[in-house]
Amino acid sequence: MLIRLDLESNEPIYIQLRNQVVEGIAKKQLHPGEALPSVRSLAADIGINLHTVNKAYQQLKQEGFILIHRQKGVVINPDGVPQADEAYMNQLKFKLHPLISESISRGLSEKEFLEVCSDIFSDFNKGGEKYE
Amino acid sequence: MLIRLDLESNEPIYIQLRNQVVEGIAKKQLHPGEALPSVRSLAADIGINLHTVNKAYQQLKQEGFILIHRQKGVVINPDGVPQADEAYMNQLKFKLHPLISESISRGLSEKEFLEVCSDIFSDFNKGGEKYE
Amino acid sequence: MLIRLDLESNEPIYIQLRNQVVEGIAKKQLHPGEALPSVRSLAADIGINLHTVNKAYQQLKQEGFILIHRQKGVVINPDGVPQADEAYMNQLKFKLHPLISESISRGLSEKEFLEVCSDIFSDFNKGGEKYE
Amino acid sequence: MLIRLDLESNEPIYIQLRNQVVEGIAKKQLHPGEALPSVRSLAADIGINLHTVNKAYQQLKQEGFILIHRQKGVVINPDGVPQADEAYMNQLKFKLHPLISESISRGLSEKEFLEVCSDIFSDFNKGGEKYE
DNA sequence: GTGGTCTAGACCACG
DNA sequence: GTGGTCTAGACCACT
Repeated sequence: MLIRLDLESNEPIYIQLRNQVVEGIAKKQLHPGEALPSVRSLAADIGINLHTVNKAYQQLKQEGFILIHRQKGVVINPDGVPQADEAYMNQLKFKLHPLISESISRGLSEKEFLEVCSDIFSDFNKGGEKYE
Repeated sequence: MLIRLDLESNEPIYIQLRNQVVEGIAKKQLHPGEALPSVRSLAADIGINLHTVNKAYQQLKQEGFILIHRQKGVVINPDGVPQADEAYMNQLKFKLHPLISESISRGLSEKEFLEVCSDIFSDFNKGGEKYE
Repeated sequence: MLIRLDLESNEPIYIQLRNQVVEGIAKKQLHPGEALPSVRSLAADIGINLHTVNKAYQQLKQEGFILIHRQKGVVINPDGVPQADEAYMNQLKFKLHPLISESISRGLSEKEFLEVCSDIFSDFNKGGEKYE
Repeated sequence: MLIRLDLESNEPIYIQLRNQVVEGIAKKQLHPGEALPSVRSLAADIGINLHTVNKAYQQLKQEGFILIHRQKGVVINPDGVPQADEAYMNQLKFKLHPLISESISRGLSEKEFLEVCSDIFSDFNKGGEKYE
């Protein structure tokens, strides 16, 4: 899977990396049980420090997306990703709130906003990046 | 207008403050031309550092939400808030992308996601918190 | 509060440190809302690296024992420590199991084992180290 | 005897294996003088590395639970397991201490804690798993 | 070769 | 001055 990072972004690298893995799962480029690169090799590949990769992996582990075997390395959780629960829904609303609030203040209608969301969903369903 | 801050959040206080002002505009609790408290008085009111309030105001000014006159004080932009342009739409998509990607990976359907958004829009339209 | 670490132990330093804080809470030497030393000062005090202290603090935060304010520093969770739930009880049993299994195989009776536990409880109730 | 290993646990496999043997002794599924599988066959049976089984056996030997004869193979110590001595009692207290300290901080009473222990003892006395 | 731990030192955002 | 992030390099346990 291709990993895209913006080293100049305010977004911490380990967060970007974490998001890329989640995105890979969402796009079905990464499947339950599938192995991920080792901390060291991924760090070397994308030219960042292994601790940064490790931090991303630790967070993904803590969130239930991946398992880390001490020796065998890292795999996507074979039992599938933890499904959205109430805690996640609250977190999601909390993150959406300021985005929607600013959109309204800038004159975007609900319809327009939902279309933007739908467009993004389409990107995932089409699996446009499946063959990278 | 009531300002709600969570001093224990990871979200920087100046960002929370900025978001609260934007939310006030979205809820029509703050109108174009309306005066905002001075940096000093607001800082005293909510018990935070002067610099923090200033940083929030500077960002709001830079984004075109407010005007800061050295003498006359701070007012909501009388010409109205800058409408969503292409740059904003891109930024919006950029912020929505990881939220949607995680939602998909957690098994949320597009329909469910859009409903969450609609629910949040409803909160704004009802103006439920207008009189706080 | 006095922190005792064995730098030669197999037990990782950050785990020992985490345990010492939990012990401080159990002994009521640390109270809800009370401030803990900053990462840097504690690291300097006990002569270890600040990242090691940080790792302990991060785990304590994740477990709900402490709050970490970006600027104000670290405090014991003012709302009190999260109470034992089912997950904790299972974890506790899981950790006790091998201890009890070995004790039985070494000929310790249940009564003797429970006495050992009671003795340790007494140490806490007497608050023997309250004035360190 | 059934060996249960969690290859995805943080607990090293050789420790888990060692604990399972001790548990077998505690449950009287393994008796003094009884033969254990050879390193090779056990490793093959449970599908783990030779070295790992060997490490577990070496530790059990060092602790006095088993004897390893180069030719005759591996047997549970015919003289019985070494009984709890002062060193063991200290080690036990040392391991119980953080468990009890966390339990107290989470609001568990001494009575509740001792009941958890008793429950685990019951599992052994009933020998519920003797025939697996 | 894998992840886990620890150290050392640097820069940044925040208040 | 606080924690957050990132880098670099080292040693260890496990398999």
